[in-house]
Amino acid sequence: MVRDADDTRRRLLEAAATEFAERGIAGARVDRIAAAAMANKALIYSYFGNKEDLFEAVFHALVVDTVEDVPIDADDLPGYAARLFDRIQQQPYALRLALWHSLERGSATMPAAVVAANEQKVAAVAAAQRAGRISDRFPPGELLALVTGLSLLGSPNLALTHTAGPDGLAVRRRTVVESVRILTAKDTT
Amino acid sequence: MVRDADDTRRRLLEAAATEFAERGIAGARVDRIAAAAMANKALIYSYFGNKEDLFEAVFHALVVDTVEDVPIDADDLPGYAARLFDRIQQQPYALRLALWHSLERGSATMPAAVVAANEQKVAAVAAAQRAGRISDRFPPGELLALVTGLSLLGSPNLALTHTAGPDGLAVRRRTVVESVRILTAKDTT
DNA sequence: TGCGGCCAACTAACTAGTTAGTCAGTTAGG
DNA sequence: CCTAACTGACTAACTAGTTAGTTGGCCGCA
Repeated sequence: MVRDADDTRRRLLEAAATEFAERGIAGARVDRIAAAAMANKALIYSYFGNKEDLFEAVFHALVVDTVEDVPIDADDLPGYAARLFDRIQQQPYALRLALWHSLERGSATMPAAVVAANEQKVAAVAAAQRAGRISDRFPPGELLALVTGLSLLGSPNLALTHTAGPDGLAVRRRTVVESVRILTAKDTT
Repeated sequence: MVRDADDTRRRLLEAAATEFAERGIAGARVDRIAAAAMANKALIYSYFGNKEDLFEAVFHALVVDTVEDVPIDADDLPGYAARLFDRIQQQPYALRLALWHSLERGSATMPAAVVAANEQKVAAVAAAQRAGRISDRFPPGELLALVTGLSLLGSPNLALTHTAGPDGLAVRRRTVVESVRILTAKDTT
């Protein structure tokens, strides 16, 4: 058996991501994570501190990466919404972790990186509005919240009216992108 | 000590609603529910079966009531969105329970009453579209999903960009209602 | 009015299994 | 041979669910 602390850490994080995404903090089992990572449970405590710290590490790795990896293009918000929509489909764990986080930890403790990424996006939207390239009907933070919120509508993890039928997802995607287009388009009523 | 089984059931349901809304199924503690209801734990099992059944009872009582108590007015979807928005602010437990439900139980098992209420709302939207009173730019189910989804944007329980400042909530409410107005208005581009 | 007994409502204490976290010791590799 | 990586076995606390037994109120009856 080769010994590689970095690889063990990585396996633990990966196993923890699956476990936490599926069951949340309270529902996750440390023993299950260790078993899935083919590592000893004590290593979790040695590398990450405790269960909650492990969750934070996983949350940071997945959610912060997602937020930072989908850059905004304030001149093409429908395209941004589409990319976010697709990312959520491809990596559903990030949204689930974010939901668990907000339910189990309260909404007060967002990582600084997420806050910073958001502020940068608000600034980008504000700049595009000032330049007259997109609608200034809404304040920039509100417009961003609309786009972000609409992009979540494809996720099966929100208790909303869920998409139906074989091409329900494609329909939903079109709905979201078109909505963003309408809401961000200049003029009209 | 007066004995009133109906009242005991009611107290247990109320305590369970608080506990489940705050901590979810896995995080909820049966002993805590019994203590908060000032009842014996065994009564929970006698009246509701087990912890999961108790959650279902609570979920049904709160979520189904919410869905049924906010009737749709397909001719005034901005008003409907406003009422839903306000309801979620006033009774945040219903949304939290719905989120816990979708995370912990999977999205497959929605109560028949919720599905029925939703179908009725889709039908109402479709009728208003056929009558030409609202935009038919989106399929009726999609339009309803948009309105519902946007109405959730005031909740602090969604990991989204949260409202900021003292009057952030009022701003958000205006954003949501105005968005729905734009998306449901006839013609334009 | 008073009484006895019946039963639903309720309770304290328990069980069996689980769980996060610890620790003394072992092992591989440089 | 030294140290970081790792392990198995442990514990103390917790947890859902059960059970045998108790109690209060109500109803028929005198």
